[in-house]
Amino acid sequence: MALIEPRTLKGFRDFLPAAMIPRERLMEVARQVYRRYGFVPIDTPTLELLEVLTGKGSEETDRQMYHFVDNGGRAVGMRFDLTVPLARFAAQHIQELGTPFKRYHIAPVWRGETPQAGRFREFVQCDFDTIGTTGVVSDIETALVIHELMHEVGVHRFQIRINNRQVLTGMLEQLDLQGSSTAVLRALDKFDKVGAEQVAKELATAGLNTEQVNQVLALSAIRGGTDEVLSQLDKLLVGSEQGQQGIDRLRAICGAMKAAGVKDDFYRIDVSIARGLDYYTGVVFETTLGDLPSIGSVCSGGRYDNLAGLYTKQHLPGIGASLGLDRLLAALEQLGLIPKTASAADVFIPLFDADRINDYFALASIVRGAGLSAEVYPEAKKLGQQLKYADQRGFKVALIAGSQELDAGEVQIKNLVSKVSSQVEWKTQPEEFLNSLRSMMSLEDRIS
RNA sequence: GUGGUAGUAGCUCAGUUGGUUAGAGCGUUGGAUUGUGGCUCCGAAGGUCGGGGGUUCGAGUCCCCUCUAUCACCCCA
Repeated sequence: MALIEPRTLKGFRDFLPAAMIPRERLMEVARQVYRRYGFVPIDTPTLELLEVLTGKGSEETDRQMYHFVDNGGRAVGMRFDLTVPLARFAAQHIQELGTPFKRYHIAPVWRGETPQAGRFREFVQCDFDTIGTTGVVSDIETALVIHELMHEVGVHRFQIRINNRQVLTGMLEQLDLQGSSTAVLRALDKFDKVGAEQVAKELATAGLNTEQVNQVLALSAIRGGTDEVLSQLDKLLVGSEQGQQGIDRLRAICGAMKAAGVKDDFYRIDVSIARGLDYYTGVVFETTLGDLPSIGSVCSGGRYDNLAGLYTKQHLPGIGASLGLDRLLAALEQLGLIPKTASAADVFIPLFDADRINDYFALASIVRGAGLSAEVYPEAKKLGQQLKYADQRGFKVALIAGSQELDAGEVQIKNLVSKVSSQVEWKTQPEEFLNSLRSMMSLEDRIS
């Protein structure tokens, strides 16, 4: 019989332990940060009725969505992000939940786009959102959570780029350009990449007159520290109510971040950030890595005025952002920041003497009872081979005991990195044994 | 979806103007070594040369298609 070639779909991946361990660690970090700020977990189905998912992001998102007809003839879609399912969820349950409602949601999403470095067809997002309030406090909190997330994850060179859609719409209104907003925003977004000249050309083809083009270019040319950018925006948007509101909010956010002790290097106002997703109406965020900007944004989001408007008459404004777990992981890997741990356990117990299995399990359960993790090797192979296995998996210590030690109620605790070992009693003195084990584990993990 | 580049062992790669049984290092595995691992030495396994078709006496090598990866456009985590 012909064998089926084992392979995964384009853009879909397997995760080996060495990849999965840091992945789980990242999810745990995100969870802790979210909870620290009072966000609570939810989950929603992978599949939704297609009508719930389509037309909520943009045409592009609809095009990239996986969808099919199920066996009951229903048009079904796989979620494209976690925000649209949240909108449906909120419309359905907000009465029991009450507002403001702060939730986090860590789950995979699917997009049928061309895979590239840091871009996959199946990837995990770690979303957090606050809905039911328009207060600036939530905007500030969102920025602070992003800042804290990045540090906790172990990235200390990054920049949160902040903008406000209101500033952009204010400008569009002033120039009487509401009609060509997408073209203008897209051109603006490209400013850094293609330069002023190219942007001007593009704007001209989009039907803008010279005056309008110059105004847009003036906006995108704004650079500098937050105070500087804000005062330049002030001048540019005199007389625009929308624009002034947007500026005030940016000012409040930056002021609060400063007060919260966030250093300037970690955030900046960037008027070129527009964000493609159509539902954003206020503040928007993008976070890029200082050491790998090319991989794109690893954490972005923004404020939306009426998230659930398609599902309920209740007005539900909100703000949130999403940490791109898989993209961040791909970046960390490229930067060599992923430690190579292939073991989940701390303590290795070689099966030295096959006749003493019960002793090994007794030993292991003492270790586990103390909250440490222990693995008993499944076969009575040669000790050297067992230790090699332990070494390759990154175990910190081994508990070695043959019949002689076991008869005496003793065990040898060996630090596998430093090779230091000591013989202690474990049967009669479990507490002392555990103390020695802990001190042996905390020895410096360095090879001299 | 459109275009550029690439694909040889699990990994990193070599392979002459097309020429006979396709190689190396690392890794895996067995041994040297019946109670102590990272070194050393010896042995072994592992390849439809991404897949399909074509040109040729002969294709890993040239041509076409396709799949996958990667880059750019687009969009985005």
